[in-house]
Amino acid sequence: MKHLVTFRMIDAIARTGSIRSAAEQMNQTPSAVQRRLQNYEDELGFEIFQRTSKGVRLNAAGEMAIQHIRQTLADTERLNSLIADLAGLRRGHVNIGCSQALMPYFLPAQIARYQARYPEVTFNVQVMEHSRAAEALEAFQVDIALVFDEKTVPDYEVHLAVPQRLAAIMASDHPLARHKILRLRQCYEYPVALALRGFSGRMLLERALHGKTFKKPPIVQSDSFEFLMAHVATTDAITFQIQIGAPGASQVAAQDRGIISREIDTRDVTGGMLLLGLKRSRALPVAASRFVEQITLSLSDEYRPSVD
Amino acid sequence: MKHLVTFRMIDAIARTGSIRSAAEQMNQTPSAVQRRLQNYEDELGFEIFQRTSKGVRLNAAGEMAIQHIRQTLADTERLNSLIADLAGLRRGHVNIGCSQALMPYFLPAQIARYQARYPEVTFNVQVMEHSRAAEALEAFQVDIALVFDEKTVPDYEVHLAVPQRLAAIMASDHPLARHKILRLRQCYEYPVALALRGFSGRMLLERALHGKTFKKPPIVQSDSFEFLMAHVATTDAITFQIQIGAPGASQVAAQDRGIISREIDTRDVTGGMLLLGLKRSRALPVAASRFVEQITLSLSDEYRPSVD
DNA sequence: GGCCGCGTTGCTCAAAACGCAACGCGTGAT
DNA sequence: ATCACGCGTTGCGTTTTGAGCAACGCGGCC
Repeated sequence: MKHLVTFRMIDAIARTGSIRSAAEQMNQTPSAVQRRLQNYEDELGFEIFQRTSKGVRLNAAGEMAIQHIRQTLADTERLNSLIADLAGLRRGHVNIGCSQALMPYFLPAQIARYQARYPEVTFNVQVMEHSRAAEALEAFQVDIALVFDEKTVPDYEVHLAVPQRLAAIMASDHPLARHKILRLRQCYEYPVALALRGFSGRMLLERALHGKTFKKPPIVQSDSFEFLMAHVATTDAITFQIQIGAPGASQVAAQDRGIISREIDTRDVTGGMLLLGLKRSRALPVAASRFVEQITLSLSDEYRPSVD
Repeated sequence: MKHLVTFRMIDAIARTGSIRSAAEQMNQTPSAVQRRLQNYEDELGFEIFQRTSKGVRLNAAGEMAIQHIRQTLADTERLNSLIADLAGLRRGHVNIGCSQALMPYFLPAQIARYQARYPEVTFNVQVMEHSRAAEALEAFQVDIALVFDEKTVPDYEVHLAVPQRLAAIMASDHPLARHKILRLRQCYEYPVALALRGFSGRMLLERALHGKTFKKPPIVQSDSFEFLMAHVATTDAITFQIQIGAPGASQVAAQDRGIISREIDTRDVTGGMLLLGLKRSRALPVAASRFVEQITLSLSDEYRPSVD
């Protein structure tokens, strides 16, 4: 469709905040982009962007327009997916915004399983925290959000919420490894390595530690779980992670070089909720819709029984 | 928007069932229309229409595509109305599909009232019965449906349902005119003039007459209420009409040349429901939305108290 | 079998979109 | 204070896209 390139350009302008950068992104000259924008504004009868010295910014009318534009783009994609599906071939693309905890095990496993059936479907997975995911849903940047709940009411549709326990992660030969379930106090007899504030596991932990006397500062902090895992593998330190992101969580229990995970007693940590969020009253493309079905089933089967 | 003319063309093709007639309707040559259609089909990767010897017909993919196309057209109109509203001036257009009973008094009064405030808003009012109205809602041909319920479940969103009594209409000097409320049996002591089957008042009446011994065939039948009114004005015959369509129903009680209406006792006629229907999960343009608000208020204030 | 109306296609020309280069104008660093 | 940089914008020549016209092929229908 011809007008869709105009829409894509305007979307790019809104995202990047300037005409020139949008032009670059679309492999076009600034003048072409500027012309299309101007034409659209003329047809609409209103300026969509406020021109500033360092770029452009959406004005009030623009906020409404960009909503319509993104809606139209998403609807178009959905139509394509519907028709492709009708023709028997399942192709398409799924954009996912999710918490970091799903990256090492859960999502790779789910996507691998899905692509085994439908190799033509491509994925884009981006880690983002709660509020960013809500924005991304609203702006049609992602189709699906997989995040952990905070104590704010989400302004998207919660399609599924599964409880999640906290797990301690330590070296395989760690003294505590012989227990199946650990108390928090036991873990704190060893050095603790923590993710930065803002990570869901850390948040859950801090909620649990509130008022506890054995609370102590972490021996290392990092925004890289990669690093934390490597650290606990070679020391007697312990780190924490949401159940679904801990080694051995998914059926893919591979590549765990020297670390294991043990669940924390629910008396210590009241579990958080893993939320599957969708944009309200948005019709998803076929591929995304089916992927939601798959992980809904997986989460129900696999994790709900483990709640005690 | 440029691509919208393609969409409007395809919509016209789907409605008229042929490329040539769509071209005529859009004041273009068949080849131009055919080209646009072909381009769209190429971009989509699928043929939308099945070519027959006497025109074209939507195929399976086409049904999905036309849905998206009409949705997009409606959304575009809505964006325009939103932006116009933001700029302070309320303009726009409202398409209404409704029962005949609303034509003489209710709708003219409501529209006049609305246009007194917003003269820039134009209206298109079309009489249609229940199932046709449902189709029109679905195909974005009308924004609002105002119809009387039948015993089928409507597949649109019922935004409002107000009970409606039946009224007898007769000459001002008719012997029965001195009563305030009439029994059905009283009316049937005089000749009755009826609308054709399919009109809501007639349906309501037939439901009430079921099994009644005094039932008798109408002395005249017509599809024109204009004619029926004139007939009862000059004879002692009686005709029936839904309350809201009877003279004196709305605040505009004018131009009633020699006829009056009297309500039928609710023991005889269980009232029908006047339904205000909208397309499910469709966002209306501003003008239509505000008009819905107005008549919702009017119907609630004016008619709901009259239920006994 | 001829006729009519349908969708479709080559061709020509007008209109729209594009790329290039240049301009005016703020901001921020020098 | 000045200069340079990056921004949106515009004039112009070129290229691509779209429209109209006429004609063709094809299927029903009298």
